[in-house]
Amino acid sequence: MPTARRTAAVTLHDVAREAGVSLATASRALNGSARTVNDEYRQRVLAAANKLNYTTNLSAQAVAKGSTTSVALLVGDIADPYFSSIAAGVIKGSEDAGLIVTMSVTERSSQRELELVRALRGQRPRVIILAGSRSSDEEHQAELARELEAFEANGGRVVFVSQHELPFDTVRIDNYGGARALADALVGLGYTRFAAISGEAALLTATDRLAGFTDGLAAHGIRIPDEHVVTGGFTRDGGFDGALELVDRGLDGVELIFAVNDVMAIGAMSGLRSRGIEPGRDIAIAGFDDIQTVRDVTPALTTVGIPLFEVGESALAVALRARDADAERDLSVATSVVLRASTPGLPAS
Amino acid sequence: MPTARRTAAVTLHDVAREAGVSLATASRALNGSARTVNDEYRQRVLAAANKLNYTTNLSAQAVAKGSTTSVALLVGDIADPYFSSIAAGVIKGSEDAGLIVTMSVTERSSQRELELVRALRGQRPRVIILAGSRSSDEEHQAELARELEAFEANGGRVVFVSQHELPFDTVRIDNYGGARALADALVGLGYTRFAAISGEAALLTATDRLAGFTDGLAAHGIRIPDEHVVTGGFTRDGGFDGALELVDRGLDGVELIFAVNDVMAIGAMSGLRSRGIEPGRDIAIAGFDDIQTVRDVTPALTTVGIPLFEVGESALAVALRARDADAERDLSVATSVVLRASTPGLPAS
DNA sequence: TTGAAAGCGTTACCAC
DNA sequence: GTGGTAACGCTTTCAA
Repeated sequence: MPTARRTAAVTLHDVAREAGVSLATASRALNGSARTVNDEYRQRVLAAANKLNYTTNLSAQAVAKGSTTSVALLVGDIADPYFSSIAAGVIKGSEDAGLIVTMSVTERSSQRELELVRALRGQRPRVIILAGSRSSDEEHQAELARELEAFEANGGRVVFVSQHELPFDTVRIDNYGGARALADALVGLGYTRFAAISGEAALLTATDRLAGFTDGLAAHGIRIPDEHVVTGGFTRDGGFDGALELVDRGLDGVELIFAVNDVMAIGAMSGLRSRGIEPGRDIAIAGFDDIQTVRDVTPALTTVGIPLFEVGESALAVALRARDADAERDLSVATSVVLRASTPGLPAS
Repeated sequence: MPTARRTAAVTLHDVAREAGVSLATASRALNGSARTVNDEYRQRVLAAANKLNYTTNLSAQAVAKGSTTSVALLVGDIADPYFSSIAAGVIKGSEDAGLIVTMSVTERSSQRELELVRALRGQRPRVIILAGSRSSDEEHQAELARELEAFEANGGRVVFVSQHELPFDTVRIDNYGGARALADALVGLGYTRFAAISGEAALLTATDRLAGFTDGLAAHGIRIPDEHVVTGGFTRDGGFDGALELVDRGLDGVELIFAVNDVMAIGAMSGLRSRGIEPGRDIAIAGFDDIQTVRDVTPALTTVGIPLFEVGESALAVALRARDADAERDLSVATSVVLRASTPGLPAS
């Protein structure tokens, strides 16, 4: 049973005393870099630390060294597979580098994002990674940039995932190109009449994908009529509602619905079904991201793959690499079209 | 463009000087609790802090106060919706309480879990929340308990999610009861011949659920033959493979497959399909957890619902409540059977 | 209410 | 190599 009495945590001081060496030596033996300490002493210190169940006080260490071992990660919504996959990559990379990751969620609000970055600076993390920011909100962008610049000026590193409007390192996801390639492949399958479910206009990810898709179609002389483009939340429910709205507006002739991300596409499939329209048979559907579950929905979803886990790992790698003046600030990860049963080939007409 | 020159971070000292007050006053104005500082001074300090873009160095504050504002969360796999939903709850609760959450993943290894707890102690978090531990591995359990007790002895709080073998506060999920209720409901639907896909024997969550299920059936005089119980990883692929193995062993007569969690159940559905068996039509299937996506797979999955987000919030609430000697250490969250299309009612025979 | 100064647990510089 | 000791940035007595 855990002791009720609260004992003081054992400090390096205690360890040093126990081992019969100086504070300095104990410090060197436990955390000091090079082997500058006599092996016998080292052993004694290690033994004492172990005996006393000592653990370095990271805060104190941070104050003394002037730097921490933490990475701050900002995501829009951790329960969204897009973000949790990226987070998994960031965490993996961090643990390999001996870093601790702290995580906050912006709830996709740039207001909240700004507040969090401000608060996070107090943590003095080595790195701040912003995933799924990409708001085009002018006012907050400027404030955010100021905050982030101050952070970098003090030696911190900033990495964005996906966005490209602020002058910081970014792991860029080729949303435009991926969507464009998807459009191309779909036309190749014989589709000619499309509808789309997009996200709020302020979300760059959504607008880039939609732009890529429409441009891809345009290259084949195809246009999506305005009334066949709806906008909704970047979530499953957003997709569900978007599909309903599309149905209400009239889907006459539409052969395929493109949702700007998989979660929305999956929601859209359920939305269509709720109206008696069977995805993959009555209408084709495609998404973006290639999250795990798209393989298990019926029909399996056509989408654009992004190596999400690697994106997370790369973000950390970028942050940790030498801060080279003329290093390329952007790292691009490739996307790839994955055709599945939700977009069966159309018979040549 | 971010400055290349690295400037020293602004300290409380700078703020005090700028405001023309003492260090102590600046500290009190910025972080001190009660209003013990003259309003004019307070304003001046606030203005100075704002002007200099100051943020409190949390590490230094932690050293001085002897306590941090962080919560350490351990999960098995952040990309798993079960954990990410709980994490979302923990994060929400923490942010409301002004706490920062740091997150680590154990990869479902109790070895790794132990290492992480050791490392985490250095952080001196206010709280350590262990979600999805529940290993019955004797050796690690003892070591883990020792580590956690030391942590509590120094004033930290420990909360487990779901487990119940160690003497710490826990938000208990009624895995046994939920599975039992599920079995009951299924029998009520007319099912009599079952198979199950479980997790490794060391995973208490898996064994509890299986036990509840079999006991629930037993109450109706039904037994699952040993050859119809397979074991696999606690993941989508584990479910997929489990289904294949079941098929290979011979599914003759089996009407319903129970997978001990939704992710596995969804994998199992795909596994069955890959063998030409249509879930919901040729065979029924049920899972556990009621994660978001079970609504969107076809057929929608019958499962046992757990308020995952609330579980996360509760875990934090439990950790933050007064450390009352005779407070009930366990908080139980209810589960609820949710019948969906994957288990259609059977015609009375 | 305010300021001086003594910590908090580490690290790092500087002699020895 | 090793030990003393001044930082690190903050909070919190303790007097004034």
